[in-house]
Amino acid sequence: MLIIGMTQEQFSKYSFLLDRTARRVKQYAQRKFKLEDFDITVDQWLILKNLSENELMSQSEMAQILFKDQPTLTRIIDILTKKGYVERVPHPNDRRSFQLVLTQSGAEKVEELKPKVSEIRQKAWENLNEGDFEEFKRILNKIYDNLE
Amino acid sequence: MLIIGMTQEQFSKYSFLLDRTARRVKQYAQRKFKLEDFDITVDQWLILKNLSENELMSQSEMAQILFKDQPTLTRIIDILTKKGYVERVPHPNDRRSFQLVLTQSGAEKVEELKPKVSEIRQKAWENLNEGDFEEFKRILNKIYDNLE
DNA sequence: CAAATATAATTAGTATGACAAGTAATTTTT
DNA sequence: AAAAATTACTTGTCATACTAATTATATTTG
Repeated sequence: MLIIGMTQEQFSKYSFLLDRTARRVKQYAQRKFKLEDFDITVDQWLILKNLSENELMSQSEMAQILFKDQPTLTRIIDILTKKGYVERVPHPNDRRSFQLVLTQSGAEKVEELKPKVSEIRQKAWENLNEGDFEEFKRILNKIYDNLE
Repeated sequence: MLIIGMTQEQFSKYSFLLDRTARRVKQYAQRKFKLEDFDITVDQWLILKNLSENELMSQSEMAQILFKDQPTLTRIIDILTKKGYVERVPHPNDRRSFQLVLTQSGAEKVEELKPKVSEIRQKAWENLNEGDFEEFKRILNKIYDNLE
């Protein structure tokens, strides 16, 4: 479908801006994480937070929820396990699978970081309003759905 | 600044959607690149295209334009050099620096791929209009500027 | 001008992302 | 129930991102 009044050239820019902004958002948060000695990465945080809301998830369920692939999940879980925040518990009915649980230390980490992460995330939305947020979500989701 | 009527929790979702969409956009293009045997990655393409529009750029200039860091640039240029699409020419006045130029083969590659890439990029915008595009750019750029 | 500082590029290390292939276990098919 | 297909997870490889440190060269300062 051709978009009237817009050359393909201008049009291709969205991917550049999208990539650039996504990288900066992650980089900004990661620097804060480091500065405040959170001891985890942004992606590791996502997993911890999701686990705190929904324990006993398998790795593949977690991968689905986070839209990450399984090898990536495996490796992040490896790291979180080494750091002592997560444990792999054998699944009672399926010996291929693990259930992920937060350790005590992991649960404490989540409680400690939750408000701090929210605060970091908020910075991006200065001078933008709720309508912008809705528009942004709508367009992002539309793009996402358009690509398979 | 607090956004009225929106909990921090909902609000934090933007980073997730942004990351997810950016990854899918890149992945979608990369699969097409592979399927059609383009022989380069999406990021390598960005550099070739920019070089075709502006030769004799140094690596640090290219890094600035693409908002990538220097080590990343160095490595991508290494790969493009091995593939024979780009050459490092010593800078006439500054022996620390190189000027990047497209080889004949690189220039041909750009001409060959330019329309194909535009077509691939367009897919994301089905059922979205020019107004959406402007909104999207505005919000992305605002977020970008908000984070330093 | 010499010393201090800054810049361009590289190298090294770690994390993530994508893809392919492999293993073990489970489910489906016949 | 045995064979075939599927699923869960892992391993390996390559590319990119970010950080820190290094080297060589330029620029600035005292």
